[in-house]
Amino acid sequence: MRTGKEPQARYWLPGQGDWLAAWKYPPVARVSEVTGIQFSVGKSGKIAVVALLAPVMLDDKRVQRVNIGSVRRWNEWDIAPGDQILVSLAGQGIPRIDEVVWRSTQRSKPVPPEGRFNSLTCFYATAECQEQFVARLVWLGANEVLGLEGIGEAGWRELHQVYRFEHIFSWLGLTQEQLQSTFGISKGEKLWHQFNLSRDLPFTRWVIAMGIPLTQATLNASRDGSWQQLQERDEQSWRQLPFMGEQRARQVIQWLEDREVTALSNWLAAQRIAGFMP
DNA sequence: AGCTAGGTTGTCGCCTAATG
DNA sequence: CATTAGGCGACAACCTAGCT
Repeated sequence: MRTGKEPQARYWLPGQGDWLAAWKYPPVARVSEVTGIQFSVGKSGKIAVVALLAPVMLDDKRVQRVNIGSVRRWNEWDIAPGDQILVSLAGQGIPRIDEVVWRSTQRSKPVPPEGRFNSLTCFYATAECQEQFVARLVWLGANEVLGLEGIGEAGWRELHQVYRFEHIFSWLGLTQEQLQSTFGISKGEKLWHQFNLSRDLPFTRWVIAMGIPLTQATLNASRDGSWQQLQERDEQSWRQLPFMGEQRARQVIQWLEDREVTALSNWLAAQRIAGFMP
């Protein structure tokens, strides 16, 4: 619920913008029409729902989309294109839905993607996996993971489209020439350099890049420096680490046994990445 | 109850591409 | 060749779900 400091009446102004502009203070919340609903699949397979809005100014910020959350939450809100919703800025300017002001009469909601994705899917590229696969690439390139500077979502999409990656580490096999022909001489060379630097990163970074379901603290505490060490742990051994409960332990073990995951591990071994070679 | 990870948003600055 | 426009990546802040 809203922390309603302002009188409700302020939201229900006829004529909208003009009247509000005359108000002594800039409006903290405004009504906008939902123009569409967008679904996205993240690296863990979670589906996020976003409402696309007719642009409105909120405290000098131009707002044209707002996060709804999970599919469950979206169902609770019951929002469809054509509806009018009240939006405000949370804290330093993240848009937030306050309430549905008005629901369209003829409503048709788009169908969300099936919830068949999870943290064990889409290490390998398939047509259905496109979204999660790209999300994995974007994430593994981030600073805290492999620190691949200069490439983001658009870049990964481009590379994947041109060279048809088999799995999330296929980019390691690209040549300098290939990168330069896609991104230009200068940027291509920089990227090639970044890719090569990543090869020398410590084992931990690469395990994180693979998406191992452990918290940072747990991984640090384990002090495991090789794939073999990870595999030698049994459930009891995992449970002894901080932040490890029954579920988490099960998850890691399942992850370590996963066919695609072990295939990736072997592939990294062939690439002579630290900690993966037997 | 508390914490972490993962997900989202708009803005800013850099680099590339295009135009005169 | 210089200048402008646009796209992309990086960033900080916030929210929720899930697990301990």
